Amino acid sequence: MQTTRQIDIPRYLAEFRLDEGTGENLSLFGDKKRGTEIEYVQIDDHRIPRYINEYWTSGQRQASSIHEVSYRACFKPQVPHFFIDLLTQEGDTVYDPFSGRGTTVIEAGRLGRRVIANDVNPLSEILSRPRFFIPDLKDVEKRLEEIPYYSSLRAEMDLSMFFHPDTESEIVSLKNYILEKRQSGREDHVDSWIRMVATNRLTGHSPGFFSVYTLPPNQAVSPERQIKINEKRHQKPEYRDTRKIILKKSKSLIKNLTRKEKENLRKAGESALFLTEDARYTGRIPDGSVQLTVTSPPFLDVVQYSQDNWLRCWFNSIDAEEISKKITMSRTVEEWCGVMGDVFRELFRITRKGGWVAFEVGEVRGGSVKLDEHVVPLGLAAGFECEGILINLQEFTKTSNIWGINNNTCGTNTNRIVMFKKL
DNA sequence: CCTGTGAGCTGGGAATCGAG
DNA sequence: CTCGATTCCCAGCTCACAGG
Repeated sequence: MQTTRQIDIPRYLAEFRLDEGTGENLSLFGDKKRGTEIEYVQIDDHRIPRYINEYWTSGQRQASSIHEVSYRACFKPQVPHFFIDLLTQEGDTVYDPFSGRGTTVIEAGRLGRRVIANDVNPLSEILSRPRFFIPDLKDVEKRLEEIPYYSSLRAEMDLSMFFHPDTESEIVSLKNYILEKRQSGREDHVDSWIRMVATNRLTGHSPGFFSVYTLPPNQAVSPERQIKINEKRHQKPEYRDTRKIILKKSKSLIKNLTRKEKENLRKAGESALFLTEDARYTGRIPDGSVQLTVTSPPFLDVVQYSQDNWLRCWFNSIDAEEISKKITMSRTVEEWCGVMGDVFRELFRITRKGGWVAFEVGEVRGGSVKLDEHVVPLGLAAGFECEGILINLQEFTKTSNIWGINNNTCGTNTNRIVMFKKL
């Protein structure tokens, strides 16, 4: 494998060069001092360039406030932003087949693109869709006052390790209200917004959440674990005013959205397609309709998404067990490639001529599995051209010491994005 | 003995932002 | 500037066991 510097970069990737040019891309991404390094990987009879630099760092993580909902394993908004900006124009359609909390489509909508989102877990739409229709805070406040609260209500399972009884009754009242509105078809944007915010305020480790101190909201805590945490910290759940918390978070979510961005989001939301399908079979998406796909699939079987979201699923009356049966969890790389090969065939069908796929994978199993190299042949087999692999190298400042994990030893320490083009 | 598999186990703190 | 709230900060690790 040879390594060269600053040569032979395709024009459309020119912005990745950090020693030249100006504009938003350069100010937002990349380390100018580091410079872009290029190496070539031989995959079958293809010589694929890898562009290596620090395109986005922890210091650059600040993005639009509208993204700030917690969800396990989602990429920074700067990742889709970069590709949307570079490879699409206003009005183009941007798609994410593994949409999760909706980072790609929200960012695309904010930037005036049309969007299609898919995720097998219905929680994804619940968290994404409401953020296309930004409500007036006064309406949120008014609605919160109108929702009936019954102090005697309790969850059907024991949640006393997380919530004060009065908080729990508020949560269950809200859960019941939303379910009833939804089932009767009378749910509006304000209801959906409140549900989205509440889903994100269930547990966390600050007073801005409904629960007693748990772990941060992107980490699942089981009731049994929470009992131990409570013992260790000598804590018991205090009352939390759910209405106040929902209103406060609502305010913070929309705090730096401009009028234009709200308008863009609304327009994108109105024409948006939200699917809850297996990413291999998305027949409702027309042939050749997508200009750009930015996505990050599940990496093998490392994260148990439905289990991770057990409480959020409960709050939204979703059967987490049912979902977990539908989620494809590939244990081996071969099995994973089989599934993703089909996903790529579907992506090829829906991608417009001249359109792109930016397919992000991280390293798993201590870097022993280089998923990016496995992805290249899958895209090629589906009919795409592989235009290169972008590697975001980052000195992570990870702070999780839960298992004695040190920075840059475990977890995902690089973003590896494989770029495909449909000629 | 080596490798793959699946069940079971693990639980805080540093960095950053922004309100005051 | 200070201080408190908040943050896509672990896509994990270990070990027993089966089968080659």
